[in-house]
Amino acid sequence: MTGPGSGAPGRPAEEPDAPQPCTVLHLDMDAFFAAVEVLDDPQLAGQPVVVGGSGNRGVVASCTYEARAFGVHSAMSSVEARRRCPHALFVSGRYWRYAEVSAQLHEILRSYTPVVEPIGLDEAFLDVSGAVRLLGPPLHIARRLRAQVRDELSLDCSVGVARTKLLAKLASEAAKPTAGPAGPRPGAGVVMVEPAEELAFLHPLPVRALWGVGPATATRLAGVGVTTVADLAAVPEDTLCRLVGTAHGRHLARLAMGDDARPVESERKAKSVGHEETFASDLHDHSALHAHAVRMADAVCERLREAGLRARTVTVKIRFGDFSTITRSHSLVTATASPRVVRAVSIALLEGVDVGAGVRLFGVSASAIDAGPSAEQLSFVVEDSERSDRELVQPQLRTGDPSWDELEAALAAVRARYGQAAVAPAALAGRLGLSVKRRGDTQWGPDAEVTGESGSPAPPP
DNA sequence: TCTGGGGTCCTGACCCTG
DNA sequence: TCTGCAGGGTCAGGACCC
Repeated sequence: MTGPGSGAPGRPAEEPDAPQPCTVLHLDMDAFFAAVEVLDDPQLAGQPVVVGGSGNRGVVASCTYEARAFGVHSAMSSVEARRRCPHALFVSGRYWRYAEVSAQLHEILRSYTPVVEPIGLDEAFLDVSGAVRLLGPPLHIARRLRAQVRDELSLDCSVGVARTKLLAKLASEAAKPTAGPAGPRPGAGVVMVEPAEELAFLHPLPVRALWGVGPATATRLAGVGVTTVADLAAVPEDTLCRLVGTAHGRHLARLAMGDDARPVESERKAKSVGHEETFASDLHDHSALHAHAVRMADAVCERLREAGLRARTVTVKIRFGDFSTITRSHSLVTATASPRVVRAVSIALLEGVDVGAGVRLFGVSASAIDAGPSAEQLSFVVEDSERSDRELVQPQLRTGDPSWDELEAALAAVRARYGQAAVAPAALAGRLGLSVKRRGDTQWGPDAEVTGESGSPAPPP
């Protein structure tokens, strides 16, 4: 393993007889959302800052290392974070701002190589095999990249360099700062795992470090005495498959040996688009949920249209007060991006569910995504399944009226010109100030003192 | 102290068809 | 005509990721 502090030079990654060069970089911003808040408000520097939903149902999205020293971490409930660090400064997340900085970051990354695979807003894999001749060995590229991100964005990041995505990701984690009771400690910044050292680096790690091992799999593995990657590597593959399923078992067996053939993919197509929201208090009647179904369906269709996509399957997700969660879905004969159709299907699916117990979260998503020209216009065959579409949505949907398509196109044009709030469905009128949902609204749960709707600070006009 | 939002992938049950 | 089987599609749910 090679870090900046080790003094060891980067191994020439392009030796002709090397098994496979270390050309995969994983860049991970350090405490990204919290760091952006500190950047925009320097008075927060050196303070325990927590970004996330401030309400009782909120979670921590990110926090500074000063807050981590008190045991606060992302995905922790805001209530617990406040208990562990009562003097922490809570900041509502600004999704639009993080997206803005993320765009600048990705511009820097693409100036090194076109093969960049974004993972969320603050992480990315890079394949620099094509940049080595021009920019030097991968370790050198990693150091230069980190310095440029700091110079241009005034933000810190950690970079891992390795032969595979798994090892590069684990290396970037090893390069990160840490926070203990004594306070934050800087990390190495850049760590490279050389091929000869892969298993020595990988095997002592807890099995939970592997991508694909979450709480459920870790518990199952612990049941047979597997707690480290080395333990996992010693388990026969068929035993693993019986334990966690065939596909997952095979995948884990390979990862445990450092074998990860997944390439860095710069172009990944969306397979589903959805919106969901946790309410500040549970909703018990269909009429209130209908309004949310309308705004979620509209938001989903807006995003489908922006991306030039259509979807065939509509799914509603309902989480009850006791946290039990159900989904109900319906596949249409033809793909659509029509808000009127997605609304109608969402409401019809919702109607089939008894919500008397109280609904904590509601969401609408669209999948089985299709790009290209309108599938609706291409379809002329009337089948049983098409009749089932009509039976499901007929009560909500006035079909066969071409003026609806014109109306929807006009509404989209008005929103594009004057903003999302310029026009909204009548179903939302007078409903607690509801508007069409935008991505990033209530991203980390409802904020405190908000009765049910969007709490995320709005972007500038 | 109750546990967000936006995704992907996998599995199993069930139904239909050949 | 009935039965068994395989394959594909749909639906629901679980697990995982950031």
